[in-house]
Amino acid sequence: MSSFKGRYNYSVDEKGRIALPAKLRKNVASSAKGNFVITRGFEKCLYVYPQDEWNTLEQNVRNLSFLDAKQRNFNRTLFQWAADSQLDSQSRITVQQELLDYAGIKNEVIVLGVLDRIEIWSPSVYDEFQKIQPVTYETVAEQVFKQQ
Amino acid sequence: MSSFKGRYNYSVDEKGRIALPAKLRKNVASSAKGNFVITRGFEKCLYVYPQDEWNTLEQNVRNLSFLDAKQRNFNRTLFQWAADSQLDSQSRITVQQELLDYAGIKNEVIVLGVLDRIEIWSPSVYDEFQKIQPVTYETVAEQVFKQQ
DNA sequence: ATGCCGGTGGGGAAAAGTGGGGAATTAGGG
DNA sequence: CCCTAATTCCCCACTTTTCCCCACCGGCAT
Repeated sequence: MSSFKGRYNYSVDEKGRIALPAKLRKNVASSAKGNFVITRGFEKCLYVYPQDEWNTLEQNVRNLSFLDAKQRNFNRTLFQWAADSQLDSQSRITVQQELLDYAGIKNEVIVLGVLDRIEIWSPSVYDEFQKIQPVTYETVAEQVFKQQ
Repeated sequence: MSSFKGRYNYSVDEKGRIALPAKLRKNVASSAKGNFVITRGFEKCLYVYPQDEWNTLEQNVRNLSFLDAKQRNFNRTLFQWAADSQLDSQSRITVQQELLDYAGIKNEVIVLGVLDRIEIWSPSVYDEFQKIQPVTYETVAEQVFKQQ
């Protein structure tokens, strides 16, 4: 199981390529072999999952009933934004324009390691997002560190 | 086992041919080798299955209860309109006019990868369909990406 | 200083997507 | 039964996109 952490500033070139930080790459399971799945995040950002982590998520929806219209659309909605991606020889992923637009990404990004996934943010979008967060780090930290 | 994903805009030529996106083709089991089954979807769209996934589906259907009216109707829709289809040398499938009409398809289509099947939609029909769907990406993401 | 690693940029070959001509096959009518 | 019309399918051609590979730059460690 992956354990990504850290915050990194990276650039996006004209071909939509973004390098994955070396420190994050070292935490990718060898079984993933440079294969990632990139998709829309819950927030206005992108999620990048190593193949093995994505498979775990996928397993949870494989058994949804094909007979139920709502569940069919659940899968449709989930998978339409996801894209397979392979690292090139320079350890970059290519992100299609559609996804970049969704996250409001232009030339620069913030790359975050968040446990089992990697998040990619537009710097300005990320700043805005942090400002309007009702839950501050303090309140979360309170909860996490209280329990022992 | 297939894991189709992504959303693609493609064109339909005058002969009713639609190319299968390369990224989807890469997920087709080699055992299917260009053999597909295309049929009416339960929504106003078309379902395309690689041969191996279709076989799995048939197997599952055999085990469904005959007593359930919903399932009997399910079988009817799925099987009476199903047609075998092979990719041509340019990786296209030819779709008969009857099926194109059913889905309201003219010159352009949206191709969706949905785990074990591929869906083909008329762009305008798909827009309309999504407008009235209660399932948004947020609700889906909430369920799938929450950490346990 | 120098070699290596990590990040950035770009040119060119290969693949993918699109369109259409024409042969082969099938169907129908005389 | 044959001829013709329509449809299918095989192949060729053109354009766009992708991706593979090479090159450079800067910092860190040897």
